[in-house]
Amino acid sequence: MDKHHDTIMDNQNVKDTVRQIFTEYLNANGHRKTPERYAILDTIYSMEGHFDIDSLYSQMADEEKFRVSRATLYNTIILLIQARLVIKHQFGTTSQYEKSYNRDTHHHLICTQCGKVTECQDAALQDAIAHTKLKRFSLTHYSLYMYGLCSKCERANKRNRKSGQQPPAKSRKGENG
Amino acid sequence: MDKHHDTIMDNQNVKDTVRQIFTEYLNANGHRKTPERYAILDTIYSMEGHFDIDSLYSQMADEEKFRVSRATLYNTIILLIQARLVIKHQFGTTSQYEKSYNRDTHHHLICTQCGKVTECQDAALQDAIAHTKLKRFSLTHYSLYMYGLCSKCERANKRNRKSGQQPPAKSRKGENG
DNA sequence: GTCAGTGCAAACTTTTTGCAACTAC
DNA sequence: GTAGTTGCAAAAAGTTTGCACTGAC
Repeated sequence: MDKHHDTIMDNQNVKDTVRQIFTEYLNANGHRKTPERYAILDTIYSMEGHFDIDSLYSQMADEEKFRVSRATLYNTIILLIQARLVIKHQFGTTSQYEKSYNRDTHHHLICTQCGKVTECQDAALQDAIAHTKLKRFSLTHYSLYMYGLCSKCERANKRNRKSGQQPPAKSRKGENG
Repeated sequence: MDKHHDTIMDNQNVKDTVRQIFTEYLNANGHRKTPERYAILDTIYSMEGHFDIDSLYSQMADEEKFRVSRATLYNTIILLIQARLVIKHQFGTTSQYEKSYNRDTHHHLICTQCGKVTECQDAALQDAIAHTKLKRFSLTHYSLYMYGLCSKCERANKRNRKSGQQPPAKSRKGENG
């Protein structure tokens, strides 16, 4: 295993491994190993950051990979979540997903004004969360969403306040604020 | 201000205060002070825990309070969020809300099997999050969702594993995981 | 009196479901 | 061969929008 940047395994290695994990999961649960399922897994592990069903759909429709229906995407994503290969988020109205195998734990900074989502790492924080003692609950994973203003929006607001204008309109997505 | 249980102000005091905060917010932003808006605020601050638009709608339709349309609920909730009197969550597909004024900070334990949401307090954890240094971001609030199995589901699973059965079907809502 | 706010219903978006055709096993 | 999967299209669920009416200012 060679190490470059913050990636522990290289990309192909990860893809092979998750394929194997998925196969084991499918076997263990009596599901069929269809080409659609592997194509979806592969596409997801080729994508960076967050994605929603629609972008996954177009990604698969556009590329050399074969096309699958939205229904199949929804079905397969559920399996992948259960196999712990994908994490689901709900930043706004649309469900967002991201690959979870071999990824560093990270938190999400969500700008309540423009909706931009940034990832953030903090070892101390991760430790604090992982070591929190929970009564009557066995933790498998968690999501920390931190809301506020990104530097860009904050600067824009300061400018506008000086000139007495209203802040810009809010974006539709990710406005949990 | 008298203090009992974990409530700092008594209920009527809180309601009066948030009413005042809302009034100031409406004035400051050139919005009208309609009876609907105050009725919604009042109902929300009479409810415990989380609620969605639908339960708020029936709550207002059923009770002595006057009825408001769903459209108005959606509109008003946005104002209340901006006034920092309500927090929005997205556990599952439906948006969940909760009053935020004078409430202790708390985290959410979400059972990935039955969808049950429990609140949880942990001062050390709150501190760790609040004191995390964020680059280029000014934090206003955060949500920590912890996924796993509630003790009930975990016990049920153990029983079923012994007898070789499948775990029960998952609930529709709150299945991020 | 005016225009922001309301109620209603229609539109829209995202996700789920029913069913016929297909295919992994 | 058969039951799990897929694709499609229709339905459902949640939220937003257009418009005529109302009422806060």
